[in-house]
Amino acid sequence: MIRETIVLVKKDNVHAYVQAYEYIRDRILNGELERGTKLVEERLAEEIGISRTPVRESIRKLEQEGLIKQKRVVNPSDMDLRHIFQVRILLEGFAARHCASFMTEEALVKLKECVDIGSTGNTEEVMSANNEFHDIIVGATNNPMMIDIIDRMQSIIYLFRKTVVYHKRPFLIEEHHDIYKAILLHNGDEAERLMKEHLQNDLEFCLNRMETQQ
Amino acid sequence: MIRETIVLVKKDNVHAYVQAYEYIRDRILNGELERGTKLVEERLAEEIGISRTPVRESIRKLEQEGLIKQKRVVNPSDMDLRHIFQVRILLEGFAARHCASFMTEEALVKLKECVDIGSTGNTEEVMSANNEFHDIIVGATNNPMMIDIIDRMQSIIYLFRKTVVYHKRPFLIEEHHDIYKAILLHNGDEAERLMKEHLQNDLEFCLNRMETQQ
DNA sequence: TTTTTAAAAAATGTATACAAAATTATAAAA
DNA sequence: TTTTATAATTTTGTATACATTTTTTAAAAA
Repeated sequence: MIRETIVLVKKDNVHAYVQAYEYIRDRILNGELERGTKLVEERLAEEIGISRTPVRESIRKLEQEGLIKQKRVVNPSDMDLRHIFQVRILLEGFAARHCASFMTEEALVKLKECVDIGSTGNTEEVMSANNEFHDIIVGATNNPMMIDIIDRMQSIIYLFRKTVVYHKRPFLIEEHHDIYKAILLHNGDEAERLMKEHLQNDLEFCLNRMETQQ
Repeated sequence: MIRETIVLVKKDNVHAYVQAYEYIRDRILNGELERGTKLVEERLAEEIGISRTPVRESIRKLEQEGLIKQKRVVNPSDMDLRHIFQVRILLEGFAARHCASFMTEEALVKLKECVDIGSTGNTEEVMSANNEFHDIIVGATNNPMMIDIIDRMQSIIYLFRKTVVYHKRPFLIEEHHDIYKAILLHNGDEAERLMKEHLQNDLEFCLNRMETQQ
């Protein structure tokens, strides 16, 4: 009861630029703002009900993060995706190896849960569990720099996933399961190898679907 | 003559937020703004001779890039440096391996030049050549994402280098030479291994010097 | 003395205004 | 018709004003 009130008050007090940031980010990620769309400060300001100043600020932030480029929603090419994955494979490969040696018990349990939801959950749940699988592994490095870099890349990758019926990608759950198992058995070499292979498959699936669709 | 005029005109027309960005960045990197210093928008605006609006924008950009944190010049800890290097070692290790297979002839020549300046140049030249050595290798990946990430990290690392008499680090030139040689001989494994070792040494040198100084 | 409290000052977040630049629409020429 | 030139419109970059929040300072209480 009290908590609810606090939350509501807080929500009102949230800085306009945070509102703007979240509003624009959401609309980009859920596809309402299509790739290539020009973002006009004044129109967005009106839509959100604030002035241009905080809208500007949030656009600049999203520009830094890579979701906006030259006032337009990014429209990454095949090549961009390849480049992103080249980095991702290096970092997440390392993360998986790291997990095989240093992962906590709780994290391992959560990881297992994510794998299981892969076969028991509905589309929504599976999607979310799959993302969490990677987040847990990356998070276990306890390296904020690494976490931040991957987070940023993931939101760009998400733009591709949308257009792609990603949850239907074959073998995805099996691959997650194998990675989990290698980590469980403290087999770092194998965990890294499997993660890299897994992400390579992801990339290829995305690229293929793009060709088919566009 | 004509060119000079154009440059001057251009310089005048440069957006205020670019001026602000460069001004603040320079002052952070050359140490005039010490680590931990609070950045006050109005004071900077006055100093540069513009209004707060573009100053704000540039501060936000630098915040995204990691040189400013919560309105203060970053003051990275030992741990931060370790985390940065953990990522750097992965990416530059890969870059070195990549170079062993795919580097152009010109790039190789330039790389050799950098190594040579290491023994013939003055302090200034050596410092700059050492930085270029890494830039060339990373640049050869042709992966803008990777280049961007490393660039960003390097400016934070630079904050440490300043306080440290970096050009005197033992074996640095020799290590660069060995990496160059491995690349020249198309020995990817060795290039990667040596690069990782080299960066690890860099990290440890920085950490040691920090302890001594502070 | 150290700790609290109240007042003053400084700094930030946001709105608004306006000139310069970029874009779009319209009319004239090829 | 297409192309070019001009005018109208939109959009951006910057300055400025002001209310709210944060920080600092000074005074009072413990």
